[in-house]
Amino acid sequence: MSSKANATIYQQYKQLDIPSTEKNVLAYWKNNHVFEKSISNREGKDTYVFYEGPPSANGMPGIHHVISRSLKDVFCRYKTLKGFKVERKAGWDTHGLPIELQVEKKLGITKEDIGTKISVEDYNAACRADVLQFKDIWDDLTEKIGYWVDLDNPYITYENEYIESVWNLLQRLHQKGFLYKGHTIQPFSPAAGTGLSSHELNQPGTYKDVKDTTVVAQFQMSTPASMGLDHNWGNTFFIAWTTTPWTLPSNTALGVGPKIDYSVVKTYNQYTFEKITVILATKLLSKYFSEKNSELNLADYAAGDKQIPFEIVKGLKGNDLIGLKYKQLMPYHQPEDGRAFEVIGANFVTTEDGTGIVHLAPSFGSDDYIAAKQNGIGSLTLVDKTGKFVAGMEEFSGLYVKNYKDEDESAAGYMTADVKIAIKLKTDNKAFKVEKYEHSYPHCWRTDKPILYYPLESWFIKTTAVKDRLIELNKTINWKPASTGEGRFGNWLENLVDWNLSRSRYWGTPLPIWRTTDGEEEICIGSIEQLRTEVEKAVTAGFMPSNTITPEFDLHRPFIDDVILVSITGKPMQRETDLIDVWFDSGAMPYAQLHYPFENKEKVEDRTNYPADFIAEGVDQTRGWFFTLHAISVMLNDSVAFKNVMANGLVLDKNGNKMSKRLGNTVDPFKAVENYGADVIRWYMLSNSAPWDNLKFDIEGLTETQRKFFGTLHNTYGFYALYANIDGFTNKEAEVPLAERQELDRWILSKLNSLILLVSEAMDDYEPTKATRAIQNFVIDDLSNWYVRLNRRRFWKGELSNDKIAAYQTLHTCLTSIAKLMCSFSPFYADNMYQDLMFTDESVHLQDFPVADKALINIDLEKQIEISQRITSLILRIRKLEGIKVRQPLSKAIIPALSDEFAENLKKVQEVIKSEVNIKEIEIIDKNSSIIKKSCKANFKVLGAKVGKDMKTVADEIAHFDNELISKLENGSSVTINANGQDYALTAEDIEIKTADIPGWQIMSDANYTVALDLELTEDLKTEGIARELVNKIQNLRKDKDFEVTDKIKVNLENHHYIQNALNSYNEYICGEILADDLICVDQLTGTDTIDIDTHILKIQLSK
RNA sequence: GGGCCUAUAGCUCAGUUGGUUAGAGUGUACGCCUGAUAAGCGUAAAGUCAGUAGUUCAAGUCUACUUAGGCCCA
Repeated sequence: MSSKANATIYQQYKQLDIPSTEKNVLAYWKNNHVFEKSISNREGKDTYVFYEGPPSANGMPGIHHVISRSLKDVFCRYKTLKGFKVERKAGWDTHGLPIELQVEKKLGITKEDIGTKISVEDYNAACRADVLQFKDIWDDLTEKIGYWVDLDNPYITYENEYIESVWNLLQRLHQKGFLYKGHTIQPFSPAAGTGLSSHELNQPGTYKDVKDTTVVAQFQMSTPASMGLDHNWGNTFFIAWTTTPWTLPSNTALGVGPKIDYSVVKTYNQYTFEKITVILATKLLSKYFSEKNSELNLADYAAGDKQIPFEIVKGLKGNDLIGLKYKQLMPYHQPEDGRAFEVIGANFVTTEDGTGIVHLAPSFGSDDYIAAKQNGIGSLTLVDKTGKFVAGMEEFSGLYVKNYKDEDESAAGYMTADVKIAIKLKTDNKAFKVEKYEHSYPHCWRTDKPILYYPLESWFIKTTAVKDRLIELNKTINWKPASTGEGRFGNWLENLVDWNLSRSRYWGTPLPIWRTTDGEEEICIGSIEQLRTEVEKAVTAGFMPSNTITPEFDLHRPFIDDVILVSITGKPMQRETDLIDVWFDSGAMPYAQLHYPFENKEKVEDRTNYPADFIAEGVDQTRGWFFTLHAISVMLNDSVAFKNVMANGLVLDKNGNKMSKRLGNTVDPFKAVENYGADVIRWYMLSNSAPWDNLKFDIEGLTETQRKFFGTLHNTYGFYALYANIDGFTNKEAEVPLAERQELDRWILSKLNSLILLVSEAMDDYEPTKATRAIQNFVIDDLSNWYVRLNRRRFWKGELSNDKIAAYQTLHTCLTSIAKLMCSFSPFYADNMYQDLMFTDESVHLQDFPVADKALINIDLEKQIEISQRITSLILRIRKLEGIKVRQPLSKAIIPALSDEFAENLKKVQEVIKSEVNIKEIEIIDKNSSIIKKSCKANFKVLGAKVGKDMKTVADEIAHFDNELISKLENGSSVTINANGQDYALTAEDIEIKTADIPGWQIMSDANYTVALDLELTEDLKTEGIARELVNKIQNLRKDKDFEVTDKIKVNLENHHYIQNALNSYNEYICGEILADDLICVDQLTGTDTIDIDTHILKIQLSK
């Protein structure tokens, strides 16, 4: 971008080329360090704290990154203009499973191979090398889309300093007692003796269809009488279905759906023939009791009958069952970690299959475990890690729950554990139904044996300890949209479980906990210095040969695993081998990006860089980054981590489908920027739909934005530049006082200031879409299509008069203000236009946001202009209907004024209307004139409260009111009407006057206004029309001949009777318009040019 | 299975505390304008407000259920 500081004329552009403008502006920003200045020039001002959610640079950025990054940028720029100091540090998320998987794929290895085919050291080195491979491409895109963020000093989660801060946080959590080792239910392969990740579980072929023995078991209610459920028909049982009968001895609770309907049924057990009363979901009755048996009499049943009678005796809600106790089904062991044998409410219970009552074995099901935890229910783990029942279970002890020992299943007498349990339950009158059932069940991908869900050791953060505080503080966060905070996030907090921190992986932040083998002693390390000191002790104790902890020591595995520490009692301590959840890495960024507390202590503790004022990420981060930020902050500082958060939606293709490489419907962000420009993309994305709604990305939409918004703006600027240059106007003149400016000047300035208010409010409310749409409407409708269009003449007619200066100044003010208003959204074009307009090299991004001058806002004036626009539109409609072109003057329009206020307003804008639609006179008819025939309708809003039910009758009546009645109301009297025997006294406020007909005239009406047009064409009018036609055609000819706008011309015209009168009467007017010195009529003309005046062909000659 | 979001013209979207002709832009058709001109303006046609039921004098708007799409969680 060449220097504009010394320009004396406005830069004029041949055409709009946003991509090349952007390249220039980008270079200008770089060379002049504009981003850095935008921060340094706010030194000492209040900070507006922004956090960058770290993306992972192990893949290419997509178009969806453009929207999320633009969104962040918009608010940071806006707040900068508003006077805040806004620092933005880039960040990179570098740990985690996706990176490991990518590396494994690249190296052609699996997790199995780590430690054998490839060392942990080499493996991690490969991860480190891979994880930032696309960083340069990301940086490039970030710059090209105008996202201002400090890319030179990013925080990177794998760096030692970052990890050290993370460790410090963990240590503080540990000190507060929030870190503990517990269990979580995970897929486990007894055959392989190892846990499986969900990724391993998703390998093809792991799920197989198997036929298992399933049992509907009977759990005997302890005290049916207490609930009035004692029906004197055997014992009362809850019945629950399971596809894993081997978990039944470990049952500790039953789950019901609180809202589900249940029935109590008297019947007989089909195996023991005993009387029983059972409870199950009403919806599933038909599954167990056939319709035809409902005819049978309970008393007629004989032991062994195939058809079993039943009788429904009662219905109740799941809620009524919650809290009831039952007798343990298979009482071998007792749980010690909570209550047991109780009915609890569980939202995962359905009536799709089973009985609507779910058997819960917390050790063998994740749902079960969580539900049990939330309800204080204990657990039984009666299967060991090799897959067999534990001791103390009578005949079942030592039995493998699945065939893990390759026993011959076809051998005589072979029975699975499930079958043996089913038989036992049948015998004991505890099985309601036993059957084979085919279902899909996961198997270990290595051993092909069924997996079990099993409690495995894991480190947890006790988030539930601060659950209430998390919920409370969440309510102080401004969520956009609010529903994400209340609904998605709020519900998640309501159902909070402890945060499982452990990951059994290689590439990630190691858990800094060392333990003695017996688990009696442990230490959580919180800094590299502390680690060094502890290692020193270990060296002394003889557990470590030397102190390896130097500043260069890599804190990752495998090196950290080699570190052995010494306990207080002198025992060796090994590191817990787990890594931590990568979400902890990113949730730690408010502190770790500053290397807190080792550096920048004050930034966090003085709250100058914490908590964030604003963060924004995809809605998929709700339970990810948004949660981890919130949780860590609340647990350690009892504070929110962010005050405002925007959860943006997805970018879909134009048909609303998800973008994916597979479907080939992705949009290349680089190509889009190259072809359309980041400004256009940013504007399109933000103005098209609210950020939290999904965006249907359509290239057509970019074209539209480019043409409509930027094209119009560019044209408006071009118009200004063209005439300002001709007149030598450079905005140095003294400002023309408002009072001396024309009505339209004051109007557009009023609109502009209203716009400034609106944009500020919308942005302060985090509503960028409202802001962009308002700016767009102003530029297109108000500024270009009304102000400039109606004022064109002022710019090109005559010398640089005071009025002309006023017009230039007004337009200049509008354009520079627009540059400031829009520069947060489309930073390139706005900056370029601003500098062009101001003859400056100082960026618009270093300016202050415009402050609305409320004194300039004139609502009455805005209303008046709106009237003129509406009336103009009506008159154009009549012209169109009657086929009279606008160039043909007409004598008169008649406009009834139904109120004095309207008459006043109309008078003020009649000149505008007259020139716009080419009529000579506007006649305003007073509301009391007898010429007008009025009609009215009910004012429903007002009448609703008054007449209620009789609205219909009253409204009909009002619709038939005549002039007399309406006038009566208008003059303050009341009119009484009767509806359905009820009298109502109506006043003026109860009706709305709808139309005003003028009998005998051609009229046109919209909702509020009526216009009649005098269509009579007098000779004078016709002549003037011809004169204007001549002007128009000659002007076109000038253009065709490429004459300059300022060229004076000579005109020779062949005599023609059709134009004779016009030439005589309007010679001066015509010459003035076409800048002709002479207009000479001759009898014969040999020239070649002709013009067509109302189908009359005339020969004409033009020369300079 | 649960939570949340979305559904209004061919397309992209507005639509206030419920109030009576449901609006813009775009596209289409027709026309106008012409010293902003590879622009600009106007008019018209185009709607089962996803569906069903309910509340109400009155529902695009409130309630319930359903359908479709999406996100997160299981």
